[in-house]
Amino acid sequence: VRNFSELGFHGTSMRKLAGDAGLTLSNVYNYFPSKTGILLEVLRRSVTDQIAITTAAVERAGDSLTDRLLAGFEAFVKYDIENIEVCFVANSELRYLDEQRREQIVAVRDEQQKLFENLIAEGVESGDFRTAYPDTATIAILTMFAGVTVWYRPDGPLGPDAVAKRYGRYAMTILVSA
Amino acid sequence: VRNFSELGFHGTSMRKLAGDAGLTLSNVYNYFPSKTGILLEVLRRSVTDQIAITTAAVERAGDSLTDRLLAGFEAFVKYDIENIEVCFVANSELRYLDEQRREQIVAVRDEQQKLFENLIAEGVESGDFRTAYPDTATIAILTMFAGVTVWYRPDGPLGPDAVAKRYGRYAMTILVSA
Amino acid sequence: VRNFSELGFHGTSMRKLAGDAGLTLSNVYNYFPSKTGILLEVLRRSVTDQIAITTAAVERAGDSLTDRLLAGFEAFVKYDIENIEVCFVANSELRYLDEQRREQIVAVRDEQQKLFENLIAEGVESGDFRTAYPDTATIAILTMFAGVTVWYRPDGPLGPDAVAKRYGRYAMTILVSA
Amino acid sequence: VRNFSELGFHGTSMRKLAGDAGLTLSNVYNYFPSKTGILLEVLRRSVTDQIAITTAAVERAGDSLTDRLLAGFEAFVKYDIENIEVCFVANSELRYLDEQRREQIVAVRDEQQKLFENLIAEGVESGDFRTAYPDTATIAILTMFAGVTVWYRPDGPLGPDAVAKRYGRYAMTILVSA
DNA sequence: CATGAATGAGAGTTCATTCAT
DNA sequence: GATGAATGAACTCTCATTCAT
Repeated sequence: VRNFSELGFHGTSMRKLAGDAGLTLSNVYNYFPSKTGILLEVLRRSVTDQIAITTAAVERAGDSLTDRLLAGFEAFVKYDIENIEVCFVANSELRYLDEQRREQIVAVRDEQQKLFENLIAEGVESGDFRTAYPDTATIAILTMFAGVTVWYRPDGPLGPDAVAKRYGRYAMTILVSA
Repeated sequence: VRNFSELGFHGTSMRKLAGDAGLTLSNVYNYFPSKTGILLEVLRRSVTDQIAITTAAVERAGDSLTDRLLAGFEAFVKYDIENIEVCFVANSELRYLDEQRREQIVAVRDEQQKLFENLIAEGVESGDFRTAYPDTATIAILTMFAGVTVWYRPDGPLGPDAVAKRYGRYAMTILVSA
Repeated sequence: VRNFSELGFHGTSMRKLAGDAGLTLSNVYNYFPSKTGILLEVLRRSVTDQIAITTAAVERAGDSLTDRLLAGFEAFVKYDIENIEVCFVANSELRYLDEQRREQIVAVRDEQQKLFENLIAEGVESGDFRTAYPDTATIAILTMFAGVTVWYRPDGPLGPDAVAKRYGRYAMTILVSA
Repeated sequence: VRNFSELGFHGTSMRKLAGDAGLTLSNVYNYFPSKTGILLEVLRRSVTDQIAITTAAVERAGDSLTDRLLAGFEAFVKYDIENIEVCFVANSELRYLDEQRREQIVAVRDEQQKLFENLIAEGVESGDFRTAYPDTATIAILTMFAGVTVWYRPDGPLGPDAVAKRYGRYAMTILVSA
């Protein structure tokens, strides 16, 4: 993960990756079928974990729509930060999977997005939210969230929770009044 | 640019790049010193163009702080969309420049960010904006903007102006009330 | 070695070198880190072998200073002839090693030269030798020896021992009376 | 010449060579037909100059055979030193000329060698020299002379004349008594 | 006499992957 | 589960040379 994150998928060599993991080059192939296979595995885990955690947070939250959505937002952002390397890779290297494998991941992502879209749609219908263009707002919010993996530094002044809270607020503000 | 955008810097070969440009491989080296040199040139142009356009938009706008900032936001997003490939590359491949060259680009980027930061700081002081954490808000907004290069498709329903307008509104909302 | 000797270091391609060795090009890199690395290995072996053999010859010789030095000279020249290709390369291609690696070799060479210098200095002091300028004589002798790798042909009329004997005599003559 | 001397023929690129000479790459081809052509020209000049100078020195010297040979030796060595770069190239890069061109140079060299061989033969016949193997002695002497281009440094303690004198003495000693 | 653009071949090196053991 | 040897394709880049102007 670290290699993919720092060097990119194509910039990472199996030799270096193996060496960093304390394995022989050839031995890696006893665990993964190919370089792409490693990337797939990395992405699959992160993406399924994130959706599980986000969904759980939503369900754990109270009945209020706002509370549920906010809980989802915060959990999502928090996951991005606490797994920053893997999430950065998930965002930036997904496109290097071949189509077949990519779609496996995209399907899960779409599900994740659907979770938020549904809650937002509900809120729009109920009048809780006043966004003029829910679709644009959703995607703007989600890419804003993803952006956290680009700038966040663990040794910075803010912890995962603080950032998650602020980001959740930004997202809600957009939904409520833009 | 297209090659870098679709295949990534490391996934792009000089041979393919040359072929797509209608040049011989070796002839490319009469115009660029290296593969990295090409990337540098691409990023330099896009980054200086964008800052020029954004600055011009701010200056062209009225006296009101809100108008100026909004004009800057919209110009920024519009540039991202109208030069989506180059801006996508600028966001995703910057890290593959060696440190020396990367800093050339980062310096310009920082300047760009400073432009917005200053206006926002002004607004916070004047009371126009009520963001609790201007720094976090700024970076959230800018990465949200950058995210447009990831999802926007030219053959989609929205034109550059429409998206820019919505995104500008999202950003202002955050600044005003979050 | 043959390639370096006939074509020179820069005139030798890894492809040809690999082919002549019955190896795949890429497989060569499983045994040597680089082209320069091969040259280094070649030079290192020859230079350490030669110093070992020369030193051994000196030690095996009788007590007389003249005998010891002569034995060293003859062993040195004989090694040059019996390993003519490798010694020719050692003389002519050493300069194509990068400074760091070159100094590894030069250090051994200097040691070799020191062996002779010390014996000569002893002889000068004892009055056995009457060279006016021992330093110049030493270097003249050593480069004369090295020159053998340029003209000697294995299919010529003289064997290694014959040449070594003559060369040893030339060297001693210089030391004794010039 | 400097390029060939420092980098070797194959290590020298026409681009660098042209640049160092203050010429455009393509313009070099208005003066020389090819890279090899440059080397040929360099070698031709040095080799004919040296033979001319050596021959002149021999003729200028007195009637005594010893004087004539010594004068030739000294002139030869002096030329090597005063044109050290070109002579070093002549010694080390000759073999990179194609056979046809190489023979042009070798022919002149042989002539040069013949000059010395004849004088030595004369001396052997007259009893002035007592070398047992004139041929070996000649070649040993000539390669000893050539060796000067390897170790001599212009900023060292000895001038061309001093070295030439010593080397002449070494050579005569060999001829007289070895 | 001088130039810049162009080219095909080839340089050294690294790649992901395979395979017998 | 682990290894070292091996491979063919591909990599970026440089080469000497040519050519029209």
